[in-house]
Amino acid sequence: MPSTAAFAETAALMGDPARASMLTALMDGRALTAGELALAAGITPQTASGHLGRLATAGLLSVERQGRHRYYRLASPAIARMLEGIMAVAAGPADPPGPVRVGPRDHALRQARTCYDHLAGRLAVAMADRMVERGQIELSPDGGAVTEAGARFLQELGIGLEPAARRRGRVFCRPCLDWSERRPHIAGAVGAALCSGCFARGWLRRVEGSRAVAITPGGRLALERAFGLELG
Amino acid sequence: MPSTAAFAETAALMGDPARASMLTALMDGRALTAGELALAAGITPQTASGHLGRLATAGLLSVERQGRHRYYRLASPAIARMLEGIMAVAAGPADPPGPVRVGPRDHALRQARTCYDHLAGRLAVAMADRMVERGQIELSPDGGAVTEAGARFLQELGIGLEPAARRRGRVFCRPCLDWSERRPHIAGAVGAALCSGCFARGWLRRVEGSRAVAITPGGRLALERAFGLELG
DNA sequence: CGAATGCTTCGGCCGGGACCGAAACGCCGG
DNA sequence: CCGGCGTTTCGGTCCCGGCCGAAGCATTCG
Repeated sequence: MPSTAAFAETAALMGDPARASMLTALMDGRALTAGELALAAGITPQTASGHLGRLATAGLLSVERQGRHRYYRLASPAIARMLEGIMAVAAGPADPPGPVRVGPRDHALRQARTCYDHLAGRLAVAMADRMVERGQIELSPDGGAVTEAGARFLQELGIGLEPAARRRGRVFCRPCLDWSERRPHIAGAVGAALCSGCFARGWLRRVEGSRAVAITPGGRLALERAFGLELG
Repeated sequence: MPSTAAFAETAALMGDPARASMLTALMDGRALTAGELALAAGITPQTASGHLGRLATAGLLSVERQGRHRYYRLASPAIARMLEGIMAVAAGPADPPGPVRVGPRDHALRQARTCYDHLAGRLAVAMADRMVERGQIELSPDGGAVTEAGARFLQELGIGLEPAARRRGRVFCRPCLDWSERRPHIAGAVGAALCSGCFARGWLRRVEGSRAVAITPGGRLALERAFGLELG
């Protein structure tokens, strides 16, 4: 067995509120400095340093020195998937017992954000829905795949899927449960390609100091046109 | 957000060694009594009772009273997927720094066992490999699916996939990283159907007091024939 | 009906670890 | 070369939570 000890150690590492805050703050896939993470967790820098050191030696985070800053990021997609899995459970099966109090910042987050290497929020769920409706992708709780029509669609958009994914058989994608919408959006290689494509075309840009992403004016037109959406 | 507090609480719940032992003991999908779980965790019944109560109220476990016993099981497939995710990380990317000491019991576990609702171990990985070779399923890190040939194969075996899975488009399956083989085996609805099918036909049976499953003499012949395996 | 079994509740002990203040270390700017 | 800033290390305090012994309920059996 992976010695239940290792399991417990990993889980305990995520079980501290301060460390949990840092990890979820990193779930958008960016690299943040130790100071930013301390702020996000609401603790002093020296305490944060200790936590970050432990997370890094455990292999959950990777460090990158740049000048006098130290940038931390999730060490691998496997880490992100693990965090996703916990969030799906922690959100609870019947979370919405009424419209939760949401501030304006929360509103932006629910509209569109990144989830490690792909998109999430209302926008991402709507994109997934439309692609399913149009027969461009198929989604099920167990997995999903791009259809021929979907492959053409992505090619027209200029969103290339790396040949490694296309080599053997069909291009699979992974459903990822959106915590704000409680419905699946597109993750995996396809989700990552869609996300980076939207940024590369200037359709989306990151909001300073937040995990949210904003839809640019041009991006709004392009997304509405490409995906047949009506973005409020 | 699912308030990082909920995230931390869930993770902390799994982060205690005793609770981690109980959860991994339940990963084979069976329901165990409080006493059995106490034994598995190496703690006294009264301590275990406290832990189990907390896990149940948190929604990770479900309880079922039966006479003077109390049977605990994982509350949902989502819980199992979450645990899988942590195990994949906790096992580490470079776990095999040499052939680990394995006892005879460990050997049986590595040969064949259940992983919540599907099969794992050398047997399950070999089955997945052969089905991929034969073009019966396609697998990638992001997902997988049953091909037409695979659907025929399963039908010939008499392993029916519930119509719900077949209704819309293709039947997807989910790859699950095997902790002993470090390679994927088949999970999801397809994996669950394969597993229950093997038990129903008497090809496999559970080993008393262990998560391992044994291949029956008849099952060995049937599996070798159906999947083209050579079971040592 | 009383004894044995499985499980839970209560009370008290004790250790691990999270936290911060103070101070040292590297890096950049003037 | 020296002062500011981001980060880490050290030391000490304090509290949360896991653990068990003893006792209390429920259920089954003799």
